Amino acid sequence: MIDHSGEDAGTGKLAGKPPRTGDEQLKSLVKLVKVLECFSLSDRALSLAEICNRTGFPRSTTHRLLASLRDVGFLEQGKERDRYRLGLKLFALGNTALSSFDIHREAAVTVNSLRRLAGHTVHLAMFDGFRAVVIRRADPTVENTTPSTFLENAPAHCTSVGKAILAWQSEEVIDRLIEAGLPKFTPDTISDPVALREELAIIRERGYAIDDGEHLPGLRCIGAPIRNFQGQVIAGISISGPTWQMPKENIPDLAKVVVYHANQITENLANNR
Amino acid sequence: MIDHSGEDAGTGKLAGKPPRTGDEQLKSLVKLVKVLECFSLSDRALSLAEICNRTGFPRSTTHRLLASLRDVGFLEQGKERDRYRLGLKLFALGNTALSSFDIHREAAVTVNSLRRLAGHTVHLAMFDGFRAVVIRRADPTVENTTPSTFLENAPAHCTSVGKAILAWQSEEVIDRLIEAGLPKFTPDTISDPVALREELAIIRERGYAIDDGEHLPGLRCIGAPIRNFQGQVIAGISISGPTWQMPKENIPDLAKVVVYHANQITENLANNR
DNA sequence: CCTCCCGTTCCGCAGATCGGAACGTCCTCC
DNA sequence: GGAGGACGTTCCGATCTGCGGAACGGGAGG
Repeated sequence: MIDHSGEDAGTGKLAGKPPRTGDEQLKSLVKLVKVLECFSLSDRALSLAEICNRTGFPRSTTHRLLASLRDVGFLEQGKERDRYRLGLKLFALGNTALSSFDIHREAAVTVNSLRRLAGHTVHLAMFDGFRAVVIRRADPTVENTTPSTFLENAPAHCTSVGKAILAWQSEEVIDRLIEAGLPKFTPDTISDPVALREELAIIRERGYAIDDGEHLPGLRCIGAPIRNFQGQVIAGISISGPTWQMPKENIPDLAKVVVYHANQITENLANNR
Repeated sequence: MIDHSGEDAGTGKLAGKPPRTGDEQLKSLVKLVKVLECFSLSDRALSLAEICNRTGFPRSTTHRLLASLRDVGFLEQGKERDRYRLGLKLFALGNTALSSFDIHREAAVTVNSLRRLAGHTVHLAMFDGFRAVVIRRADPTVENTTPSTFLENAPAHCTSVGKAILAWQSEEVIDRLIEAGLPKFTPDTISDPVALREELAIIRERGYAIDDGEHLPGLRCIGAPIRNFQGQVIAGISISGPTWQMPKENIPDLAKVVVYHANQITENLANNR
């Protein structure tokens, strides 16, 4: 049988609505993820009601989802009737995930080399379609290693790694990101779609991205793209420091160093696969 | 307080058969987690068939689970017909989880202080019921920071943090862990349940745990327990180094330092909540 | 004491999820 | 070069899971 039965051909037919999407299948998983995504650095502990509000799910449904997530260790709950937090198992899995990224290993040496050569904080980040997720970081001084140890994921439109990655993404990806909104973090954040596209064009031409206080005032960063073995830009590396430690006239030279190291990682990735 | 109404009493009412478990509810989530848990540091990329074998799920079911996990970003797939790996979103969530643990923040200073004072590598780990999940690490030298940067989760029965935590868990937890098996990593690994229970008794008496090459030959560690604000041991901290850098006669003195720092973290946790 | 809000539990219906079976493809082995 | 096998993918109907409205219980506040 085979079926051409349904096919969507363009005729548009009956087909009431068979979500031809191909998108996702497990409805419940989508809900679960939506629940997990309510949590963030600023919302570390949420109550049932709060999660209901954010997800729009009915109370009993949410309660069941939460209970299930708790039972598998994805969430934790203080006491009986206490708010929920992300659980340890999630961290453990995330960590295994991290270690399974080739780039995390291949970039180790290069990241340190860049830190030493540039004398600034180094960030290595991957792109998840919307944000730049930092997967490695090196600070210029030892003591500096802990201040904000846990890695963060930064918006793509206002950081140097983010823009460096974004500049080489497909139109489709860029559109989707723009539609999701370009929140303003500082007066200098590029929140206009047109301006952002122009900026990305400049970055493509220039080969690297600059963030001049667009995410955090007074912080200047230089970022360059990293490609996987198929040539797609999937990550970026950057150096960042206070504006006064990174004068404008140094940028071209520093950028050369950053780009060089980014390319080195790209090559590592190509050679080892 | 609250009701003794039903509780377990022994009356045992009707209770026909409805799996009163209270365990988990979302069957699909349990399956999903089982799939995710197929991955580990050594199995970083798995094919559909491999996952079928490990989980025992039929092929079509597994395929659907994998596709769904991929669609939400919990898994990634190289090309079309390539093996699966844990995805970036999992890492991002795990990271948010990490940052939401009070202990991760409260222990930051103490961990560094211990590193400086003891001159050895420091591990801070939490307990997930079976393993000690390392959530923070500090190395004595700068350059040392990268060798095995990503944090690991270690078996509880053969590491100093693990044993330090395990010693103060309920019989129930210990039983469960023993039943899960005590794999032997080195000739010195304690894999006999009776011997392990004796060791734990010694640890309780002594106040700290020693791992003398039980996980990795030639590696010696000293670990002490950390309690949450309710007094439960939920984490541990340890120092570790090559046997020759940590002679037996130094152990008592070093242990005092470790225990002191562990207690300091315990107090931090109590004070800030 | 009454009220409101929140978390929890219950239960019957509906539709999501399951998995056997068939299909296509890429191997390897003969 | 053809047969056979291993693997991934798709389909579809029966079944059982997960849904969510409604009711319950308890705690805070008035």
